Amino acid sequence: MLIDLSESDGRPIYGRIADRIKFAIAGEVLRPGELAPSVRELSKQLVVNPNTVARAYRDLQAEGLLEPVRGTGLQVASGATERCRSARVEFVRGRLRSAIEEARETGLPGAEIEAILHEEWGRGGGDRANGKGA
Amino acid sequence: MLIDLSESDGRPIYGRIADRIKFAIAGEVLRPGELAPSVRELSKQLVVNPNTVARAYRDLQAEGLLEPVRGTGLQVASGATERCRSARVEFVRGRLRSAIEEARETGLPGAEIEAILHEEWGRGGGDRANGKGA
Amino acid sequence: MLIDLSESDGRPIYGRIADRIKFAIAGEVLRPGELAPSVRELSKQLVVNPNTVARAYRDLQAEGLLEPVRGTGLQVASGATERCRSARVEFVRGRLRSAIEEARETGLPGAEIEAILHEEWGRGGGDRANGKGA
Amino acid sequence: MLIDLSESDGRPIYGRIADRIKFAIAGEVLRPGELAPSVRELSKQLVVNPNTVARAYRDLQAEGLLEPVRGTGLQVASGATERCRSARVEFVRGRLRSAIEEARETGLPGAEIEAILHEEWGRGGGDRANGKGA
DNA sequence: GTGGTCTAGACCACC
DNA sequence: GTGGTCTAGACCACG
Repeated sequence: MLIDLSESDGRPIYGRIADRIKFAIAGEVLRPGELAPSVRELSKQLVVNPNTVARAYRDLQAEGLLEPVRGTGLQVASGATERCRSARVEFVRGRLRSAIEEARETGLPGAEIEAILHEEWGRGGGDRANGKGA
Repeated sequence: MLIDLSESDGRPIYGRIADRIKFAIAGEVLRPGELAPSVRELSKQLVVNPNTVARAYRDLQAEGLLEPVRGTGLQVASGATERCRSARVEFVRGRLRSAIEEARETGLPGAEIEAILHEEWGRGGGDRANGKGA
Repeated sequence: MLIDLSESDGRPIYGRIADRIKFAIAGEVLRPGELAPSVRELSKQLVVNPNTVARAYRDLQAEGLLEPVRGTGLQVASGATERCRSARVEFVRGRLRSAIEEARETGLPGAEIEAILHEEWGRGGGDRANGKGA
Repeated sequence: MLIDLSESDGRPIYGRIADRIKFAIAGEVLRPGELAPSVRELSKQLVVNPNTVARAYRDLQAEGLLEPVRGTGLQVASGATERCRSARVEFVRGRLRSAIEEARETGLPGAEIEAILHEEWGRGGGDRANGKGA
């Protein structure tokens, strides 16, 4: 479970942590029944206050993706994999859609937007294999 | 000068207003020498606190895109058109880039991301003529 | 908006605060569109840390019962009244059901449980008018 | 001595185990002089950490309901039956009372609470004979 | 003025 | 060891 929190944009830290956990579940880095990294451990790894991690975990519990095992830790709920996968594509779709939408509201001609889109998608190798993730 | 502020995502209102003004300048809806809508008028139209509009205008002045005309209002500065145009493509590029970047960090396979990208670009007519805007 | 937090049983404070707000909405003490008491004000009234109130409010937002009005406060969402009312009867039903269930699992004869039930319901006037609440 | 720990609500496991033992004593499933199930056996049966059972037994000893017999196990103390019986009705009364109290604080009209009370008491046969238990 | 985020640290219950 | 609750206080963004 390696998590990198760089590329902060302004989203709260706890939200980004929660997202990372979701994506880890979607990618089966974390499987149902396994324990999520402990609050203390993860907070140390990320150099973040334990409360911040705890809040992320709390949100994940509220969504039913993690469930507490008393005195032991937080366990990935059964069925979480599928839910995280669909959440993941919705997340991606949402981001791309609103970016495109914003671009259009800008008034910039469609052809130019499309050109930028291709450039940016190309950056870093558009079709670089993204291993097994789904 | 019609502005629609819907689709709030969490960006501050004053920032979105400022953007709209910039895009209007880039699209020559507002030309150098013309007056920007008054704070009162715009705040009424947008159903927003006048302070909020004032702050947007303050930022635009700080960027040198609007300049005060004593006792009259704020006028679009000369040279604003070009600067807003380049700002516009940078804005668009930035949004698209970070959306794509985020999509990749998700772990979703590149092929799937690309598919979504095409779908979303297609929505609403990908190449719909975006009139004169550049 | 008077709230009394006495009768602590072990339930977390923030949860009890959230419940009180819900019941206030159910009883139309707080109506859709109105602002909930501010975090600072309520925390002062309850002699509780502001964060504790904030957490209660956060949970209520997650349930869609309160919604933020930027820079202004938290407003009761439309439709909250009905949702809180049904939540209220479910809350009451749940409590009573599990208390009864527990009583039975105790092995105590039904007749005795029923006797206690009558006694306890009678305490404080079983049918005391509970004003308008529904 | 069959114990079912389902219906966890948040009460600690060790507490629920202790309660079950008490009720078994009250119902004379376990009589003074008899041995309580061994920690190992019970922990295996309940799929619970042995420490958890041990703690329940520790509490029961502290209350004088179980007493150690060297090299043999824990036996039900004399006089435990009566004490468990009164503890049982107090337990039941306490639960019902606080559930009713909470229901009232909800603001739900008394008539509605009473209706729910009758429904829930009816569920499963309000007066089903609860065999010998008292 | 409003809420939101984050930090720091104490204390508790549970296993 | 685990998570959960609560406190205290700083700082920020928004209107």
